[in-house]
Amino acid sequence: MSLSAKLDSIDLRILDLLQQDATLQIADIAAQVGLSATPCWRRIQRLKDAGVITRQVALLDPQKVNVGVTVFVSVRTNNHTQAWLEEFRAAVQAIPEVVEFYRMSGEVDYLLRVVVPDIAAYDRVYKRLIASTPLHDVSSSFAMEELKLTTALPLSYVQ
Amino acid sequence: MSLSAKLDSIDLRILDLLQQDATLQIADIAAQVGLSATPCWRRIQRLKDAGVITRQVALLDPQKVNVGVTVFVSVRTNNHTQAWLEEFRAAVQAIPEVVEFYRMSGEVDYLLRVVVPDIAAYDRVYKRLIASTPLHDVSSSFAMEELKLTTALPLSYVQ
DNA sequence: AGTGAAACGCACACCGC
DNA sequence: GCGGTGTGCGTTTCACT
Repeated sequence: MSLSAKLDSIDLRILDLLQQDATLQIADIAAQVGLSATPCWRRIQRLKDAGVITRQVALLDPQKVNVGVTVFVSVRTNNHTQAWLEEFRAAVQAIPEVVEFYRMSGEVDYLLRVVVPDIAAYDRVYKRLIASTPLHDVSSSFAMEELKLTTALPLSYVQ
Repeated sequence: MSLSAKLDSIDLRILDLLQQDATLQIADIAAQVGLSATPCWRRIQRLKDAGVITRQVALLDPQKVNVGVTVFVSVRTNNHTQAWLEEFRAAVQAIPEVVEFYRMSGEVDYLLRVVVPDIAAYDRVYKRLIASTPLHDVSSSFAMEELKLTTALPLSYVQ
């Protein structure tokens, strides 16, 4: 967890590969970036220790686990107190159907991405939401089609 | 890639673990779900073959790769033709800063999540967006705080 | 910082239940 | 279907450049 050292272009290529597929063998990665296994392994360790690579996870097919419907929920409040936020935050974070949750600038105060099997299930999440804390306005938009969804961050801005 | 067989509660516990940490050793997972290594390994293989587990990726710290700013972009079009959609889709999918991209119901036609280092960088993405295809209306909302962001899907709806 | 080889440990196959 | 034992292979270490 040392302070982030600078990343060179080989580090970026390694990160790019691991963002796409973390099951790649070190020897394969090494070959693709023009290194042998040992220095490649050391670089990956360094990236983990520095906290650049935070975790390694399995991604599931939403359809196969029956959460093929994505809903974006815009929330406005008229209670802008610390206590209210803490209560709302805790309640929302505990809802597993909420996979993203942001405090926003502008018109909307909070934006949530919720995944559910169908509209009926969304309605139950909605009721759980409005039961948690007093909300001034809640507006739901359904995603009709998922055109892009990636965990890979762009690497062009790395210092 | 066989047709998805039913998943029992042990499969769900395995998926739950792998969604959190795909570096877990099979022996550890097996112990946690009350199995020995071999049947646990076979279940994981089955889940991969069935397409329930789609991939295994490394997640990076957005701050560490200098994309700490998240922007949601709402797009409206007045050109609802197939040709326009194809052009827009291809243009947006090619922008690496766009990490999510949905066609929506309701007021907004498309919703994008964009990650960038700062507002100036967002402006360049914005200009690239409006240069790609004619858009009727584009509205940007900045995330002030990321309260929850997970790749782990809820497993309570699995048939 | 990189290379090559050696040692270790785990994923994976085979077999029996 | 589950469990145990083994073996090959990939990861990780070490000695050296």
